[in-house]
Amino acid sequence: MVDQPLPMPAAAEIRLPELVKALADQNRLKIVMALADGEFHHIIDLPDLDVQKSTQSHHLRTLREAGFTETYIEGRSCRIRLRVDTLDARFPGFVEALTSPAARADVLAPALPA
Amino acid sequence: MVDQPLPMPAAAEIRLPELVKALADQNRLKIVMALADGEFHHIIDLPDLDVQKSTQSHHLRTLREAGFTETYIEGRSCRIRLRVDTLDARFPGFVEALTSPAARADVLAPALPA
DNA sequence: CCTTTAGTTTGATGTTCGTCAAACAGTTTG
DNA sequence: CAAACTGTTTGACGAACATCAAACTAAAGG
Repeated sequence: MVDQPLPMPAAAEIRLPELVKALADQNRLKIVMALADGEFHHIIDLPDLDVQKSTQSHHLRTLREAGFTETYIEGRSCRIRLRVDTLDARFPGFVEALTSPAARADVLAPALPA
Repeated sequence: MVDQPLPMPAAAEIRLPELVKALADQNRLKIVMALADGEFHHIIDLPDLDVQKSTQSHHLRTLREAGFTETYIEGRSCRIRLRVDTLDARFPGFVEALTSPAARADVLAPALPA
């Protein structure tokens, strides 16, 4: 049987102030970029944030409660994805702009250079 | 003679993390919505934020230093506008999505209802 | 069972940040 | 010059928040 998603706001309950507050952290911004493709990801595969797992858990909860992500428990692991369609319907163009090449490059840039 | 703009980052120096951090405040989000048309506004005409003038000055500085706004001193007043073209060139679609009708409605909504 | 594994929750800590009040700076007007 | 006006800066305070460590929950494996 398929699991229930963890608690998250319905489409109509998603608020822009909460979304931008959730983005106001480098690590959460990196997570969003990593989820930009809209596909499910195992959280173990997310980029290394160099924080304790309790902190990462906190960030993932913040993103979920803001409405960015959808999380399913699968055994003792999790699947997570960006709610691309929901977010685009609620705030057209927002996620697209946020995960555009220019945006991704800017957020991930400091980590890449040699 | 025309005044110099107050210090602000050049287009290439504008960073997405700084932009979203600047948005992570209800009052600054309201200011951005009020400037959505891209035209110059006198700061005296901005929506009432119910904060002291020193606080408003702080918010305007935060927006300017993040790269959102351009400010010119004019006598003992100021003209300010969103750097729409610069921002759109740097992060295509971001400002448009941020100031879309859905976004404006969501940010301004709690203030409007009877 | 016991252990390991994956993630969450709780409590504590230090920092960031929004806010105000007061002092300050520059402009306009009397 | 003096007074009024518009906005900035500084310093202090409290709330919000990112972080960690430790305890906890639940699922797999031996």
